[in-house]
Amino acid sequence: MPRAGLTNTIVVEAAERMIDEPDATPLTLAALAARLGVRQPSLYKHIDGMDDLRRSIAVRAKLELAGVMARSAVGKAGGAAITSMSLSYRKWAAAHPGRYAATVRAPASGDADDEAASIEITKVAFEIMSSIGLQGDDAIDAIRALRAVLHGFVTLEAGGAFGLPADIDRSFDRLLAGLVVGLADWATS
Amino acid sequence: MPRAGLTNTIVVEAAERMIDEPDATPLTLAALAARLGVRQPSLYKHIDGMDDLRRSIAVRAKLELAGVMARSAVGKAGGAAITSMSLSYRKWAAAHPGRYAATVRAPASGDADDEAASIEITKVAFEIMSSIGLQGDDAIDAIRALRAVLHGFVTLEAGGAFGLPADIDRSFDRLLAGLVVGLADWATS
DNA sequence: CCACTTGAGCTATTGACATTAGCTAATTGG
DNA sequence: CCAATTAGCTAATGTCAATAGCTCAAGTGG
Repeated sequence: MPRAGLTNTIVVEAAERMIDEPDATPLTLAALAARLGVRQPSLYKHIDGMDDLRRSIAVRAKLELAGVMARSAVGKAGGAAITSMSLSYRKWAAAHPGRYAATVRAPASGDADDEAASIEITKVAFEIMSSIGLQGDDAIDAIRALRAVLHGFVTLEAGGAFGLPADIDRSFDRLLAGLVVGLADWATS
Repeated sequence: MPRAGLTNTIVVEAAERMIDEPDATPLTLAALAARLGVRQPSLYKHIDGMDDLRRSIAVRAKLELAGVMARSAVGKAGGAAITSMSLSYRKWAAAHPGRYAATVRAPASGDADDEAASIEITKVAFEIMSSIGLQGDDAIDAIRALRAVLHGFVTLEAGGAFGLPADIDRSFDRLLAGLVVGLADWATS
């Protein structure tokens, strides 16, 4: 029995790669084990079952998305920050469909790490909103609007719901432009 | 063996009720059969397996959502139509989470009924957009924007992603108001 | 360098679920 | 009232997650 040399990180990252593949089938431990050259029950030495695996993927994905958002807004403020962040958000989601879907999963109540990762995303959004002068409940409304727009667009795009023959990039750019104007307007009222 | 008297419609409707329950567990034929007082394999006399059941639910849900949207816009035009339709959309989605999720599933290519049901929703949206003077590619962009906003908001709300303590209704109303203004502005440029 | 401990990976098993095959009896139509 | 249909059944197969218990590979202390 030569050892495969797995670790928690190796297993989780392999799962991430699987769910991000273009024509990914639903994630199964059987398929994951096969890919790692190991029998299915052996995975339990490194993860605590399917739920734990999904949770790990979600926490990591949330932190990564928050990082992508934050980096895209470095040195920018106001509408430019929102635009740049939105473009990065959509790009990352398109490149990592499986992980993106995981970012939407609400944390189990009491799961501190998952909750912290979720808040990380909100924090980045808050900072961007404050750079256009929105605070308090106004900022919350704006963040919800921004998330709804981005999540909705990205999800529908990934699901193939935009069947009509028209340029999707253009639709996104126009939506984004409208959103930026709307939020800016919002800040001055 | 007294007969249970099932039909395709009875089975599908029971499944719809199950997935719309507040704390619905994932749909299984086992649970569905139990609820109908029948053994699991008996369901195959009325449906063609799990995929067929899901497809039926999706087609019916799309048609119902299209109807809800259309009825809410009767006798209205422009911003009022968009607002009314959006409120109904959100309300229906909240009341029927399982069916709503089914409306997003893209049709299998070549499935005429499912494709027709999907287009039904788009058609209603097109008519509303034309009532504010948007046509062609502009209308497509506007429809995508509207769907993204509504779908994103509704999905995040259902998923419990709006954890912050602020009134969700208010956030939706403001987002909607901004959207209406944005689209109207769009129509005149 | 060797005994010892640890634990990675294995086989075997159970239980949930979808699906298919084939039987039986309730229903229906002539 | 008989014959054809078919709703619902039991039995069996295959996939997958999960648990129990074994074994040997790999490090560690002496």
